Amino acid sequence: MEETPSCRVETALEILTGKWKPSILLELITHGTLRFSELKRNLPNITQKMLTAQLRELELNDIVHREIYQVVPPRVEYSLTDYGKTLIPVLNAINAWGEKHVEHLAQKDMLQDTTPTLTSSTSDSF
Amino acid sequence: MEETPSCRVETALEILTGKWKPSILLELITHGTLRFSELKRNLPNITQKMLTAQLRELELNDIVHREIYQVVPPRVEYSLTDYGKTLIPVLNAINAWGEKHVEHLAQKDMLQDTTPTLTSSTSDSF
DNA sequence: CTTCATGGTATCGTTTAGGATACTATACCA
DNA sequence: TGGTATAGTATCCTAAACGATACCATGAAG
Repeated sequence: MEETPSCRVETALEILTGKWKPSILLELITHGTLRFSELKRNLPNITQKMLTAQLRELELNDIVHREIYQVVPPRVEYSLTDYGKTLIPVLNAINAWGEKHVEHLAQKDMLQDTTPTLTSSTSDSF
Repeated sequence: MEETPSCRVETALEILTGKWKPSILLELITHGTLRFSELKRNLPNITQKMLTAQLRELELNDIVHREIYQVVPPRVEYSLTDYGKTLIPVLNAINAWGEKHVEHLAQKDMLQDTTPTLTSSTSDSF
């Protein structure tokens, strides 16, 4: 028996969370289409197992499209679906807040300890 | 040694994720100020340990304010900080996408299986 | 006949998140 | 003297996420 969620924030966060999903999405947003091996190369610390698993989850949620070419050695390409692209503005909003948050914490810390801080400039993309 | 994150999406998601954080934030957004015991009452399945832990994390990130009254029995009130309130539009964006996602998956499923679906109406709040 | 590249799966171990339960301090009230 | 309420801690345990490593199928190139 599942609980009725009080809102859909959890629903959306389920899709975004996972140690590698934001990075994978960022790759696909900035590069458009990538082979499995290209994704793996660009995400140096991910294991094959995790990459496969996270891509499968994103595929299940209709966020990414998986295109298989019947050749040897295999060629499999991943890209955002049109629906997946509706996530981009949401990710931008999250990213923008994240940038502000880094600044905010830096300012707060400056008031009470000696850790040197850098000011980062906000931008609209990530 | 930590990795340099490719963007600030992870930074922001760290604050929002955790099994109870969205619910806690929703409570504080809709009720303003709540005592520990009121939060616990409104979140029927949370354990005291988890409620304390999540509130502490939110407090560390300057999202919630903890006000202690030196009385017996103790009275501790939680509320969003002004800075914490800057999360509200972000949460609204996430929630709105989540609502669309529920609809989207329902439509996708209708095309291929027999599970009955409900149409949910989108709204601006959560 | 062997080697290579690709895109995986299978199995196992570790690490982290979360949960159950018991315990605490304090002062008031009966 | 003992019970009550509040806001916690402390301890232990389970389950889920994540990681390391080994294995697999295919067909072309050498």
